[in-house]
Amino acid sequence: MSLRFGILGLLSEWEASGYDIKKEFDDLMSIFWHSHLSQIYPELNKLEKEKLINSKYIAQEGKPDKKIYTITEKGKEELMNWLLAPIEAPKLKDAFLMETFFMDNIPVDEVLFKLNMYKKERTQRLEKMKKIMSERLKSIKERNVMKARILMSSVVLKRGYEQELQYIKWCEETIQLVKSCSNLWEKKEGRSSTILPFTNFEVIFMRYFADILEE
Amino acid sequence: MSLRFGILGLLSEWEASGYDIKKEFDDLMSIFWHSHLSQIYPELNKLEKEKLINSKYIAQEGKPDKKIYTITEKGKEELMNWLLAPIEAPKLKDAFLMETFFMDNIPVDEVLFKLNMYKKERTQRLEKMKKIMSERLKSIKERNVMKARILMSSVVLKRGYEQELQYIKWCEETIQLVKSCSNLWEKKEGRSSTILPFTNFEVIFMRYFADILEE
DNA sequence: GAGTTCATGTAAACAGTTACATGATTCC
DNA sequence: GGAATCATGTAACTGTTTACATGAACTC
Repeated sequence: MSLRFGILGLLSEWEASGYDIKKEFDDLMSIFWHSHLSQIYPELNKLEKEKLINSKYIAQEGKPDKKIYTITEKGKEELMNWLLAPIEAPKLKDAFLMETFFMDNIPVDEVLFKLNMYKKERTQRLEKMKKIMSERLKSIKERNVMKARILMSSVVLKRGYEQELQYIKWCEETIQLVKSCSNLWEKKEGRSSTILPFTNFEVIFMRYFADILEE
Repeated sequence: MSLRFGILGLLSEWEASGYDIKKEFDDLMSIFWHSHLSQIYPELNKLEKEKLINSKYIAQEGKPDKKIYTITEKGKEELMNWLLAPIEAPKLKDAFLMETFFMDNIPVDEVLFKLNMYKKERTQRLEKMKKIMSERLKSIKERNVMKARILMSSVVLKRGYEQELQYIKWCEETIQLVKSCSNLWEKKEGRSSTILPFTNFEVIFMRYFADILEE
């Protein structure tokens, strides 16, 4: 149900076309959501039928016509009700963590390769966010204004930034741990996995989990 | 597509019923995935039709019969191919961050209330993970064994733990920032939001973003 | 007697992705 | 000439959630 509120939220600040909305989703909002044009356009039509938004056609030079949407009072109410409703339990989905969970099934070299690739992927996301953040800060300073909307979008950006930074750090630490435990992947005839006394790993393992264990 | 691999991954280690699988999803795997029984049962039937898993009925005393599934060689191959395939771009969805992004639309008291509620929610998740982690560590020590599977599930658990910890810290820091900027929510007749010179916020804002800005 | 756990499912609705369709303009 | 950007959509498929259905046993 969040897509409709993502659209209503955007239109509560600016008027925009479906194409503009998609760009916002791909840019700043990519920290917490993503969507396809083929989902956005039907949703906009649905919202208009429900009288939560209005549309008008704008002719452009050298570009196709645009269908610009604006939020209605009913739409603003709908958005407010959503924002004032009790919080929902977070529903996490992270396909890479699921993969990682089962990586005892592939050779340790492949595990290390995958962790490295994922670290790169997350580093790219971090770089993108750095760029967005510095651009925004520059614009805030230049225009010398502060609004609640700017504040809230900035705190979300910070959360996204932190998340990438910490995921990268986790990749690095996990790569080190897997490297130092790589003999667990050795296959001895018939046995699908090596079982070794824990004592061999105690120091390394306990160091990796030090922050969880202290208390 | 990840549900099928979550199931295959679990069955690569133990045999289990749909009900058992659901419990695993709600327990350790809740860090990265969640699913309903009404999705798991049809998926199991699909996997059996594709000969990736086999089933047998087990009679139990005082409890209903169980349909126990085991993975086939073809199933193991399918799992391996997934694990060896190139990584996919992470597709993040975080409804709470989306809400936060648009919270300039509700009174600042409500913003603080929501951030506090969410902090509580995440704290509960953290406590649950602490419990799981300490139980697992106890069991590892007692049985005195280490396997690649135990290692990989532990690193995923650590990631989940870190994520909760950092989300809670973000909630706390954001609550403080919003409190010190609460006058941005003041409504003056007609105006939907207050616009103030940035200079008033420079110190607070820059302190909050210090870690991003240093470089 | 009511609620929870165990156990397996179906049906309908909703959400999300991929493929297809069209067509102009701008950039290399 | 080909690729990318601008612009709006439909159709088919896949994935996910909610509601419905059944029934035994155990706990408070």
